[in-house]
Amino acid sequence: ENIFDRSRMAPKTPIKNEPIDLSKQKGCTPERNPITPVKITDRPQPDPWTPTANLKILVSAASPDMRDREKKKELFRPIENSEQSDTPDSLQYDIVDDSTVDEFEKQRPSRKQKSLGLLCQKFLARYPNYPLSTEKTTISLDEVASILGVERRRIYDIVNVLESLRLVSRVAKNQYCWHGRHNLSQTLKMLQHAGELQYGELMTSQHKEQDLDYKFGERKKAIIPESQDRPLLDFSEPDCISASANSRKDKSLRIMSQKFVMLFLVSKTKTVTLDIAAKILIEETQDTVDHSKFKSKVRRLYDIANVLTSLGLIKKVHVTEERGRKPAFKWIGPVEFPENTDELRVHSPTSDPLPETRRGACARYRTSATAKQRFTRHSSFNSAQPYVATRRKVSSEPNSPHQERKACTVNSDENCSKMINLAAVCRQKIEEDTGNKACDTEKILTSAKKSNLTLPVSLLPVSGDSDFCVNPLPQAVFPVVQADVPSFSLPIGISSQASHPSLPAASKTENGKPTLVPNQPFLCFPSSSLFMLCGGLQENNLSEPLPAAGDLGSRSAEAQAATPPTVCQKRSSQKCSSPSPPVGDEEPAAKKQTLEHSDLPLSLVVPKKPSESPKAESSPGGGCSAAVHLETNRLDLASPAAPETANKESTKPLEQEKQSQKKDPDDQPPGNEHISKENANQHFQPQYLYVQPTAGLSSFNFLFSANQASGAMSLPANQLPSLSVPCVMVPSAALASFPLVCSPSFTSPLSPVPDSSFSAAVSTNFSMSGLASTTPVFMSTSAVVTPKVSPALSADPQQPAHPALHLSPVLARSCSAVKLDSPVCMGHPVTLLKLQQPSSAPLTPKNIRPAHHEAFFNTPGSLGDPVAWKKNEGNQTRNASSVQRRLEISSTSPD
DNA sequence: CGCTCCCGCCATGCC
DNA sequence: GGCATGGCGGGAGCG
Repeated sequence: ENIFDRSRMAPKTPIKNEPIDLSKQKGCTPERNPITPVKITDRPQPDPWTPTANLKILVSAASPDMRDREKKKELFRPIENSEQSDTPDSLQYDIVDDSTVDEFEKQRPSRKQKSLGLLCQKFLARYPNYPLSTEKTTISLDEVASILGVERRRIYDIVNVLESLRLVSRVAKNQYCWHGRHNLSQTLKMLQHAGELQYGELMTSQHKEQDLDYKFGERKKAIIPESQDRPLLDFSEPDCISASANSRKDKSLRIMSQKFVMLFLVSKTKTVTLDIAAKILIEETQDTVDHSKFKSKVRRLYDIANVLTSLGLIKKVHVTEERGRKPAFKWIGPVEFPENTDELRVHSPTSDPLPETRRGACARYRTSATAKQRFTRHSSFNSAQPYVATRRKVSSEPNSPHQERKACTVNSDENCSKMINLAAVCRQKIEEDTGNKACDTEKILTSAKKSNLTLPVSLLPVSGDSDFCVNPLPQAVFPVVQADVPSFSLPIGISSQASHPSLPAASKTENGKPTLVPNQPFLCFPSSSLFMLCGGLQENNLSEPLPAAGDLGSRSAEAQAATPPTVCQKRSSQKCSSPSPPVGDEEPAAKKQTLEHSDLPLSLVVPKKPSESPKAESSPGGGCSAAVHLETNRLDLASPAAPETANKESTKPLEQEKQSQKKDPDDQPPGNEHISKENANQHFQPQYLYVQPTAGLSSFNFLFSANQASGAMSLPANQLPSLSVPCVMVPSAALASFPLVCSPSFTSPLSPVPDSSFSAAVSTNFSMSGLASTTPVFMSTSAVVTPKVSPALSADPQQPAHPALHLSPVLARSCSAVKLDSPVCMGHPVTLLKLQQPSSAPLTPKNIRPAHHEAFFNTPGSLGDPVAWKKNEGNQTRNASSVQRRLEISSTSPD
């Protein structure tokens, strides 16, 4: 080629193309012959050249200066070349050149100098860590590659990793935008959450190190394979990038990078060995990890690790195990991420590097800001706090959010892990459901996304605050979430695979106003969506309580419909639905117990009956999931149109259905999740996600706030015990009149607690007084515990030994009452949550056993129309439509 | 000898 | 067909 070139070119002009050579030439001997050595560099030193040359070479090799020079040249060859090109200098190919070349080669040899890590450092050195927001630095791959003297391929390796952390984002072909580390903490936070969801269990469980391997291996099998690798977080070009970019198959390096980082963030020791990471990252057939695949993965991990090392996020270490010393990396980057960021972000969009303009992006996260918030929230959840909306503070809770959070982060491993587990479980359920059942949910979920849904859990932030989510996309809400989520969500089913997926989420949006309806026991808050965690009992929840209320509720809801959004959730929905029924509480409780005991699986939604479910519209097979029903119900409620039918049907005795469902539970449970539909969203602002507990798990149910986010929660089966659950939020106003809603945590004693028990179990500490004000109240319950749990509980920061939450007795009662029936009085949905705990380790499905569930809220008489409720309950008319919610919280603990 | 990981072939997907 | 990306694994450097 060279020759050819030469011929073309003026005979002695050096060729521009070959920078390297030229540079060398230049440096060394300016005047040599024109002949371009061109590839000399590459060539192995062909000839011995002259003795002199050799000498020179040796000398140069010996001399550091020379080397440096050479290096520099190498680095800047391109540039030089370009410059030189002009100069006709010459090529020298003389000995000298050659010699120089040789030198280079020799010196060069060091691979180290060419290492990706070093290259990355050079790359990073070119850009400020914290660029001014105003300045937009664009990176041209070609340019950088030439400047750094490497092939573009290498730049891709670096950029892909940086992109996974959002230090850069792709803007266009060959163009990347440098963001610096402004987003790093957020990204890490997100990854941490995601990691917790996905890997939390593993890590935590393993704490002890190597267990991972085992556990991991074990689990993996069980675990659902990760859903493909979608990027956990898809930061991909937010802006509009050509779809093409996205379309490409997922960039594994990017994904791997995120996962790898997640492992660190989730790991207690902050140290991850390569082999473990590789195993974990090998999704698919984990079992049969084939060696070659494993090796390949490790190679990739080295690439990533080199970049991360350059970023100062990790460092290489070695861990010694029985088997010997293993290479590992230790996280030396930030461990905690300030919340502020989120908020900041929220407010300042600009900061957000990745504005996701794209739909896709949007979907994924509503906005980064949102996401952030969500995360935050989640964290709070984890901590067991009520999800107090960050913004709204509810206050009174003993646990301040902050504290909680801290706890989460700090202590959190446990909590987080728990949460993670929950999430995982949920996810699994969902997936299962979706997969298996696909049905209802899908229907419900209009969006195609639903498929992805599974992951509701995913990071998505919940839009708790009305602010953010105020208007949830009607449809979008859920779907969106899902969409996003999916990505996140982890495939991993954590522990309990068996678990039932539960996740129904229904979200509705209300207008955001919290309306209180007169009687309602609970309110949904305003626009803001809430997340609720409920312990879903496997069985319980539904079972007892709520009977029919749903119908009523729904109806009422409808009636009210317009105004206040009413949301009811499934189980509770039943209750909820019947707003009026203040009464029944007691009975319900009893029922519950019975029911619970009965083993019913949790079905979230009652309504399943196929025939019955009117909702059918929305939900096809009633059977699918109760959750679905719920949603549907809601939807119905919410949406004027839909309506009632569903409700009515739903009304049917849920219990029975539930039971039936429950029985199946394991299987079906998963299906439960349902997402509220889009429709619902619109009208109903509030959206909730309800998650059914999986059987295996202690059952927890979650309600997520509607709009988008569904947080994902996972419970580790085993660990669950400690989780604390947030409770319901109530609008302040409502509260005033009401009794409160609380979610107490219960211990999950096996025996279900009747109301009384309930009270006993849970004492509510809330003082109502404060509530009166408009502000919404939050009650959180704390934990859920497995019976055994106690220790766990203790562990939890928030939860003290005692049952943490105590509501005033009165409240408690009310709660209990509510739970069953009361739900929504005014049409507002009420949510109840139950938490059950499985005593045993949740992980296994086995655990699923029907737990007891206890109490929840009964509606206090004070609540709305008790009567109605009772009736409903009594009738058992629960409508499917409304969602019933209960919270049962079992826990012993804490305050 | 085994850990690292550079290097670049080649597939993929868009234009 | 060309180009941008990036998966992938051979095999070499290094300790």
